[in-house]
Amino acid sequence: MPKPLKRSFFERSTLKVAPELLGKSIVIQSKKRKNKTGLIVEVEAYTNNDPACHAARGKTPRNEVMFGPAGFSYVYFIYGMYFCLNFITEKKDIPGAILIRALEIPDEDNRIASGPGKLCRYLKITKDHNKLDCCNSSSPLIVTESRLLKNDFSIVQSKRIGISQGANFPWRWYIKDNPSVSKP
DNA sequence: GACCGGATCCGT
DNA sequence: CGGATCCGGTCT
Repeated sequence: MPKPLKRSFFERSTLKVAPELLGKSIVIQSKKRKNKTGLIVEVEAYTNNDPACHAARGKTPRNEVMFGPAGFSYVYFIYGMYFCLNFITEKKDIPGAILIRALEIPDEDNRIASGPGKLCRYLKITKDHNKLDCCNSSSPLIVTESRLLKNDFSIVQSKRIGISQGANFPWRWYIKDNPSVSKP
């Protein structure tokens, strides 16, 4: 059984945690089916006092989990057909989240999870995966260390994609030259 | 109760 | 570059 990253990993500054998620593994655990894994190759940070953050205007039913403890999932529905997956950072009551933008999937086409909507489609992540405690080893959704990618990659930092407010913050990180990044 | 735009993706 | 497709947030 894979060992999830500890809450203390997530319970830090969003801007520190985000690039450190690169190279980690997302694992979808199921008793009935074989586990599915994907390597995180692209992320974006959304922080407190960030106009692009869903929590920018305070707590609502949708973003409530962002005000809770770190290490939980935040999954939301967008454009009438896609879901996006985030992990919550920072201490309780301080909103912060990291959008997972692309995964490299072992033994699959490079582009099968090369975007936030595509990776949820591939992993069948829906609103049912919202508010899961990903630090609990029995959670259907966890993040683990990975042996597949070690430290032999370089990280590129750039502006975030697809937003208008806060568009100038350079809070997107991805693995250089990785073929599964959303916009290569 | 209505309106509107969105942390996207795909085909043209 | 436009269309798909629908929910949450905001205003009335």
